[in-house]
Amino acid sequence: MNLFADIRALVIDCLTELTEAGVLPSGLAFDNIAVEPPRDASHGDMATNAAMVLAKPAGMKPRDIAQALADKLSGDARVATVEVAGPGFLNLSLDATVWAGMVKAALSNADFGKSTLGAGKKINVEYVSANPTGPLHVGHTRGAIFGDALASLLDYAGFDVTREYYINDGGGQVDVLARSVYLRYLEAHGQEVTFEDGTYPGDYLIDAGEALKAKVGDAYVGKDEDVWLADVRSFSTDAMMDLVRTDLASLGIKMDNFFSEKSLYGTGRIEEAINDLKSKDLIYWGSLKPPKGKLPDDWVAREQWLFKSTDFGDDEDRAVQKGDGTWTYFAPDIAYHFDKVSRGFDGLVDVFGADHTGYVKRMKAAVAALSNNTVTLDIKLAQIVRLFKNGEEFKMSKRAGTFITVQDLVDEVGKDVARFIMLMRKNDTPFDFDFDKVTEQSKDNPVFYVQYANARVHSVLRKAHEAGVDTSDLASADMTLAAHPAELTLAGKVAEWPRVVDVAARSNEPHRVALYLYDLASEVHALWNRGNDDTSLRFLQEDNVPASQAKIALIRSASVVISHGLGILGVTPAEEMR
RNA sequence: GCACCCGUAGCUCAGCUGGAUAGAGUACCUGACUACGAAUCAGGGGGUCAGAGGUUCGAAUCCUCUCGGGUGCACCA
Repeated sequence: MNLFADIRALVIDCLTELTEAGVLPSGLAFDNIAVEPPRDASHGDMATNAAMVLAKPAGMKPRDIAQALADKLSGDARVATVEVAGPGFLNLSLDATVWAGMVKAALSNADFGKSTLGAGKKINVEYVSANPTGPLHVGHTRGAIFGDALASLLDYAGFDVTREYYINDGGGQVDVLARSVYLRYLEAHGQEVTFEDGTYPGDYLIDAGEALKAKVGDAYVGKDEDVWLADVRSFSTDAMMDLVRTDLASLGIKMDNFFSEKSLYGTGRIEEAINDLKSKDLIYWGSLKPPKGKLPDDWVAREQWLFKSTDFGDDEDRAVQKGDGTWTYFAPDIAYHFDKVSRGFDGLVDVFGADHTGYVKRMKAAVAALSNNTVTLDIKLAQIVRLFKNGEEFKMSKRAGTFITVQDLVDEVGKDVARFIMLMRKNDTPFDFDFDKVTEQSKDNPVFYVQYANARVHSVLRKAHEAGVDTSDLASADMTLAAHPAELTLAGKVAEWPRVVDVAARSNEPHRVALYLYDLASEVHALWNRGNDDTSLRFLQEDNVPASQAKIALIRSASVVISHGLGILGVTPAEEMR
């Protein structure tokens, strides 16, 4: 169904025939041959670099190869014309029936664009994984939205995807959370409290304090920490995870699995993972060199258990156990990824915040070691989003209480806008998010641009219905009645969809889908406006039902693709904009 | 000091993993609503792709170095 892949296969077939005929020397590698949409429309529908790639290894002039290939290619029914251009490009234009076939495929096949790339392979996408110490704030949204769209994309590309959230409930900060909730609990009992020792003063814990009171009454009032800490900790993390789940839901995110870090402790699972590495001779007792540059004041040389991550491309070996004998944070991370590997995933994706850049190498090293290089781990970094309000950068601070929550964001701009804007950009480029512009709900919103294109198509469908034009079987329309160059341009854009899915999924880059949808919408709008000047390009042709059906089939195929694409991005494909 | 990410139009960002004359949006200028929805379209100006070398038929893209910005750098999660 991917036209570009089909034509590439055709090119390879022709080259193989040329090799068999002795025109080309045998043993040439065809891997680097590409068939792509040309940048310039005057260069036809597709271009291939085959002749230039093969010229050197074949010891021939590129244009000679190009000519021989051109002669072969022109024998195929799908190929209308072939031109040798520039240094040896082959520019192909395809027969109009090819485009008609793609339009019909989009209309009649609900799986148009779905790929077999994944072949049912199991992929685990871990994202968000924010500490369960409060509601999600805007800093989390980019990774959350990115990870979710990536998961959908991979699913669309034929992978068996699991969406997963790693709950960091094993470390010291959940103790801080528990103490903070305890203070709110005392407050609920009428006591004056002050938030010291780094405890969280945010209002969002008031409810948790009240809830704790409702649950245990005054049982913990005036008691020592060892009496209540464990219980309050689990009570608090549960409460925070409820908030997180609500926040995720408001962004349209539903996880398949929540994995608790705490579940790794005291169950032998960390030991199991570390022993696996030990058995591979990758854990040793030693000491690390002091960090270069400015030395921390309290640095002391120390012997500890180290993971030989330098064997897998890391810069330093990494400690798995602290000086006091307890595990470092890295140890449960290893165990967690060991668990993922054990669950039989063929590939893992971790979506990290930009502040975790430093852990990429060691995590990859760990997965490579644990899986004997059989499982790939791709780590995508969600870069910083700088917020602008009233023309000035808006700095968030938990302490000053000036942080914008996911809930604030969704209330202001809505889920669809938040998602689309974030997904327009590549995940690893920092970008500026102007709150005011997006809040205007007007021009500066690419989301509306895409949705509007879809709405316009549905408007035509409604008009067609009023005019008595049967649109129930558009796939059978006679597409020769919609073969104006401007119309074929749109058909060509629709035909690119499967390729976009393929490329985006291969590189784990859902933003390509968003950008493509914008382009596709642009073509829809352009063709629409052409109808203002040239009535023969209007979708509803008076007293000509077959022509109307063909033209409607064309734009309907575009809207079908828009729906699929927005579905992947988690954005609602509105049918009306009123 | 080391590692990773980044540097493309005034601004915000793409650039299909090495392809042809580097593109959108925004802003500025000009034009198109008696109209299938103008939240739209058509056109114009705007660039040393941070800089310098290198690899080759061909570089914004790959390699090296320099400059500039971000993030992270024993024991914290």
